[in-house]
Amino acid sequence: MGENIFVEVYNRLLSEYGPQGWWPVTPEGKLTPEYSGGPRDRRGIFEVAVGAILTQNTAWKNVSLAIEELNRANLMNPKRMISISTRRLASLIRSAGYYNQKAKRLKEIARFFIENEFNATRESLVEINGVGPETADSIMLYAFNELHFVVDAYTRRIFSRLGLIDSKAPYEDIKKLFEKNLPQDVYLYQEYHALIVEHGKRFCRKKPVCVSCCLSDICKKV
DNA sequence: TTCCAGGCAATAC
DNA sequence: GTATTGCATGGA
Repeated sequence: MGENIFVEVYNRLLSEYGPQGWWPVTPEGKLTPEYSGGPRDRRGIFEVAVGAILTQNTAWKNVSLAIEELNRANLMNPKRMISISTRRLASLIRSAGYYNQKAKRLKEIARFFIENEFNATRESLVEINGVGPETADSIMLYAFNELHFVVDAYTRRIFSRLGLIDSKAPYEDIKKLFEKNLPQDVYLYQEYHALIVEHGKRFCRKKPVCVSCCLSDICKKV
């Protein structure tokens, strides 16, 4: 255990939950997103971006239902998506909540992919209305397999309770702290964020379940 | 019934 | 520059 604490937490979560296989995308011929990694074709890239928009402050279960509707309507494609009315798009993604906002945001990112022929940088993504730092990092990490650590509400909660960060620190500060303390490994970044989400859901909830938490012995519980 | 979930932009201090 | 507020569904 000459490792630093960020690597130590990763190893514990990985042995607790196993590989997560993020980001879930819909396999060819199916309608529902599934967890299994691998290279992304254009459809996969677009679906990661769509999911990243839809899951903003929203449970994945509800997002998955919305993605099913989009698949059923054969709309998991930027050109077809911009061709329908924002009202119809909103009604299809209703289950994901904030559907009026998100329908506009989906069209914005669809237009982006068309104009840029599926090329993206983190900087170009955050210029899109509706794409903030977390959504951009999720797309870069899980759609393009580039080295960007994703910081979300669970990351802030878990690591501030561990006593390793200030939960109110700026996004970029927290992101850089992780990137400075972890191996430069895309697979590790992908699994680590997914494991953080899993741990946040199961144990480090708003009301934490500290009994039987695999990090309990190194947690300051603040 | 109330609370919460894989944020973001607009607005107010 | 930092804090607050609106956006909305479905499940626990």
